[in-house]
Amino acid sequence: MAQSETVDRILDAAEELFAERGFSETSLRMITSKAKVNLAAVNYHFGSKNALIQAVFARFLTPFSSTLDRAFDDLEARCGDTPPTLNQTLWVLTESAIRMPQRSERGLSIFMRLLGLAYTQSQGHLRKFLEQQYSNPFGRFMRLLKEATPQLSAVDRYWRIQFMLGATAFTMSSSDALRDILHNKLGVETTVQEIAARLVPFLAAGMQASDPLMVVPSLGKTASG
Amino acid sequence: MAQSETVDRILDAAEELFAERGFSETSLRMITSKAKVNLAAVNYHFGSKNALIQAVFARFLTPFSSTLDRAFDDLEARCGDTPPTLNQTLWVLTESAIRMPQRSERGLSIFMRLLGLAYTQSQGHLRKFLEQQYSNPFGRFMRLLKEATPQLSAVDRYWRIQFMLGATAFTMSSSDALRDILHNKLGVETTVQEIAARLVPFLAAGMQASDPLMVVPSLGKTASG
DNA sequence: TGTACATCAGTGAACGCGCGTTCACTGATGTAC
DNA sequence: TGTACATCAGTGAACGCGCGTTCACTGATGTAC
Repeated sequence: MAQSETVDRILDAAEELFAERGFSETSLRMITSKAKVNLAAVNYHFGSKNALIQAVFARFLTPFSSTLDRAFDDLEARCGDTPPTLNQTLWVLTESAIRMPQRSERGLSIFMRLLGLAYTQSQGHLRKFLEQQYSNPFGRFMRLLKEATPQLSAVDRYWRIQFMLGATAFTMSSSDALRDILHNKLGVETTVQEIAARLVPFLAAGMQASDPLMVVPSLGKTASG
Repeated sequence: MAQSETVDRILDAAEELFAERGFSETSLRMITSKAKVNLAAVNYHFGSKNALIQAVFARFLTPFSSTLDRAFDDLEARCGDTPPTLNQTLWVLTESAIRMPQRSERGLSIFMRLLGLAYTQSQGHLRKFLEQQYSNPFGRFMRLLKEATPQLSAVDRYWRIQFMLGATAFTMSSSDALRDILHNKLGVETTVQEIAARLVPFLAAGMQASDPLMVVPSLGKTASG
């Protein structure tokens, strides 16, 4: 029997619509009419809407996590005994994302936007699924970040990593809108690649800022370390 | 006639539920049963669910924008002819948020979370409403940022401001969850004030990073400026 | 080679449910004369 | 002071709608003997 084309059509339509509108704002009827398949086909092939959401993520995250794993292997091999620097680590991650073969021109935007939504929209099942499936490459990235910032305390590092994730997920999840605004304002065209290239130095500088805590004299609350 | 207590009860319940679950995931029935008022009271007092969402934002943003405006007045008066520095500007914003009188202990978290959601969830009507109502203090903040970073090109500044907003909105919108995780991991307690005090130096460093663009040798794409 | 059965992708129509909103109504309070 | 009316906050029940899911069914293809 020929591999079902319906499955791919559903995944393609769902991916685009989820990226555009979010998960709960996208109905199965929108997806199936965009994909030109029968409404019941989603439940037939995937079982439920939640399972479809997970399948959309799995389709791009599984190859990405392999690519990333190999890229980290390369990096550590190149570095020998000294741990990779923060810039190297961030850049390998960014480059792996940029270099992933994309189904369409907008593929990278969609990928980023979906990751941002996964982080942002409270889909409990999705969070659990991603933690189970992709804890390995994520944990490895965290380990590399730790080795690259030995000067930071665990608490400082924790918060700064959250700030990095926030800036990244947020910017990337609205990258289309932000590019449009910039185009209207200053007449400048921007690629997702360029946004990434601007983001990395921003993150690296923030991560390595010398003052982890701002002094709050008027509140008498914290001390600069 | 006594000022309706029902209105406040609805706003209180809606504020908490929106912050917990997002806008479209919170139904009027959840809100009215938490507030212990009749279902129809929301449409009676506010007209629609969207108008209720806007009223929740107006209740805390209107006093906040006055406070912020006065704080910027003070800052500019203190600085005389030289423009305020980046650190001063960021800190005045942060301090204004922290010092706002709160309806509850969790008030500041809720406030932050709602702002994050406003930015993140695609509620067209809300974006329009906020742009109309609060363009003034927002524009003033942007002007101060511009004067504090004369070394940046308009494009560089644009992207870095997005990165800042992203890190802030994102972290603050998940601040409760992130504090819980840190507590479980390292046994450390954290206040929202402390998160803000950590965020400001991170943002200031990123904003002032010397390299606006990362070199991408393998892609031959961009040049460092 | 022919026949009976199994498997599979896909379909059309309906299911029950929760949603935001509406409507006719009540009862208390204020106002005009 | 008494009466008729207007205004207002709030209510209970229902409305129509879109949602995810289910179910009985079709028709094509593969398999066993």
